[in-house]
Amino acid sequence: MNALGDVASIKRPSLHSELTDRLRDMIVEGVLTAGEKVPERALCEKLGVSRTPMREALKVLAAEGLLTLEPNRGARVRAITLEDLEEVFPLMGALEALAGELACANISNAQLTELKKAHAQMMTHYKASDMPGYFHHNQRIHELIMQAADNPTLSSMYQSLAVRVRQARYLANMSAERWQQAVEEHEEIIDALDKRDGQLLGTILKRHLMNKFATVRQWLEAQEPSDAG
Amino acid sequence: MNALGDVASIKRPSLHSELTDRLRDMIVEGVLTAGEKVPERALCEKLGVSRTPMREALKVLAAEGLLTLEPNRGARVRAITLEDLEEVFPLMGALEALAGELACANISNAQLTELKKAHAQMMTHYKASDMPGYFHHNQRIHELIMQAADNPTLSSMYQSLAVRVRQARYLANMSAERWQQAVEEHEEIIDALDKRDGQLLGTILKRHLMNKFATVRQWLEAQEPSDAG
DNA sequence: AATCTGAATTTTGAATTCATTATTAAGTAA
DNA sequence: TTACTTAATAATGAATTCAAAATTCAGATT
Repeated sequence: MNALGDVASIKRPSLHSELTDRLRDMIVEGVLTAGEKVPERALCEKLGVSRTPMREALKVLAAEGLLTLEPNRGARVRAITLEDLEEVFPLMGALEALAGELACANISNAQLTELKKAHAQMMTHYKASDMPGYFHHNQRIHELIMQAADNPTLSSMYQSLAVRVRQARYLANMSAERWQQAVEEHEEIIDALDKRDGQLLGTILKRHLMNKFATVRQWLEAQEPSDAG
Repeated sequence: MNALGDVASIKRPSLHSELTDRLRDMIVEGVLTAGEKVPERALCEKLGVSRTPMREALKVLAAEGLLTLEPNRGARVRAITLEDLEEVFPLMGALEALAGELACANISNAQLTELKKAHAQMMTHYKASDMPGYFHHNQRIHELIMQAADNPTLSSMYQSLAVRVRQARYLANMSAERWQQAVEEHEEIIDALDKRDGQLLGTILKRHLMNKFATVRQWLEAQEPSDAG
């Protein structure tokens, strides 16, 4: 027995897991743009690692759906298409609805208080027409709901979907009307949580997301005008 | 332009992807049992590959949640606990419900016919008290619904969850009463599909799965009697 | 000039090698 | 005998090396 207390062990995440996170960020942030080929060696040099951990990371990201691997032809950043969004949004809706139900069943008063605080802060940014600030607290609210749902598997699945559409979500600017609608939906969300009405919250969250989808869809259709030949 | 028609290109899947599938099967089939350490080198020798592709496969399976990686301590087959099931089943329920809704919206007459055929075959095995045969067609029905939903992302997410609980699902034997109940639920499923009532089908599928969960839970609780200290 | 062929280069796939960390075993002291 | 220390062994993490496939580029032919 030594004299040290319960000291936190030195966490040294393996190189490949750090790389995975790093690359995921690079994709989400658009450093690696959609459709672009990922040159292994160049990336390795830039990040100062060898190809072994790099390739491990690429495999994982491909499994997550962020990359596609073409045998003997390397990795490519998966471009988000309208079809992808049509697959992903209903799924996210189902997961958010479930999160809402579980959150209502499990949420503590402290967590609810925190949620209300985040909501109030978000409203401040809304009134100041500060879109980035609004987005930040918006995201935090949804994270808190997911946290209250207390289901790590659900959370990580949701996260992996969210990553895939994040770019599109941020790039698609909301109209004033849409923004107001979103805010109203958020007030409904808080109300439902207050009442611990899981069914209701689930329905609202699903609708909330589908409205977001409509916005993103419009934006995407404007971006890539009809590939139909 | 050459004289050859649209010949299918020779597909040569990379070693690591074959390995990933192979290892996944080994875990599902119980060749690698839960909680067991995965000795890299021994596995490599047994399968005749080097450590590089093996490690890539392990990373992917860890990302899927089938393995846990302990830094510098290798991989371990993730043991299914009651807590895991309590996380996974509601999730699967939400995904199946969504699949049901989408299937009702998209299913073709041909697909519906095939589903009814599978249902009839399943019933034959039920009446013959042939549990493996029943299971086989049961699984096929759920696959056909997922297929009719026509959402690859949903399908692959569902699959990765199903893999994690497959062992438990098969090992947990149904009582005669539970079996009869399951069969009745399946008739409701076909009815709902026939009516293209997505809401109803979603509800039934969710309930169906939660009943399955109750069976599995009983079995698991019998297996690992109270770890509470 | 344009297209096709084939060699040179580059890039990816996989095995091997080296370094570091964990585990085991042996030896010593209490 | 038991517990602790330290050396030996084995396993994992990561870089390097080798092999195979794809791409590029130069030259030849029409």
